[in-house]
Amino acid sequence: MPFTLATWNINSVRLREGLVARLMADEGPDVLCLQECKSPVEKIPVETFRALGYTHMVARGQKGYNGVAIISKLPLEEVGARDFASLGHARHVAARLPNGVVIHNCYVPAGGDIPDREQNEKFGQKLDFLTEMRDHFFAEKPARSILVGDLNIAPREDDVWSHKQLLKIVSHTPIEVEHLAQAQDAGKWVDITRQDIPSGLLYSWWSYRAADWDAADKGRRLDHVWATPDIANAGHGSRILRPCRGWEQPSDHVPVFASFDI
DNA sequence: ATGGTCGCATCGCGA
Repeated sequence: MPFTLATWNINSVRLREGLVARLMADEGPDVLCLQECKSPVEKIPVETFRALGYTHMVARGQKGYNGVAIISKLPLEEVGARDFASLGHARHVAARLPNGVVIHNCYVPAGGDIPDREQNEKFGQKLDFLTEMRDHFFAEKPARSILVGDLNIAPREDDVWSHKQLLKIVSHTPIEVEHLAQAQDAGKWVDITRQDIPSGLLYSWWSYRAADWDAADKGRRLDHVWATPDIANAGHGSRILRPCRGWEQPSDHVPVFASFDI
């Protein structure tokens, strides 16, 4: 059962219901994982998605902040949701496809502006979230699994517009990159986007604050698709849909796609 | 070095 999957930090699923519908109609991934839905689950506009063939959803929500949803043309069996770092936030949910593949949809805390847990509690929460992800995937080794989401870290030098200028900027500091690597190693997760596109600059996010995001092109690759080694070789066709950043009233993130021939 | 823009629980906070 080959399938295509996308991950997208939508920054309010209700405000951008039309953009989600456009992506569904234009690209039609079998599974769409959203982060920052900023909505209680019961207020997600599922009827719009259902009309486009997306008849299944597994989600966690809160009013105003966070929120993750797996929306699918294929049946989903809810696997559960974790509260890494015990923040009480809706930042993870997992579901199983009919072929047995488990999809983890994650929204790692952004971590505030100061990369020091003594001065900035949110930075500590980000590191703790990643540590608990590591411990969880070490204790329960994932198999036939995919992990996607806004991980809020751009790990590689070619995942940011300027490695040197971002070394002390939250999302690209060495300590965050190390914490992400440990979470990745614990589950033996393979970075599918970089398996498909091994070199060159790749961004999935551009700040709203740039006067001209396209011309300045000061992007970062914060959104990721990982898979366990037993299915990683089935992954292919990764794409990052940069044009979505230019849509009217866009999210600051764009969708990241991958396909799996399983 | 600073400030810049979004979304919403909207005049403050998180991103």
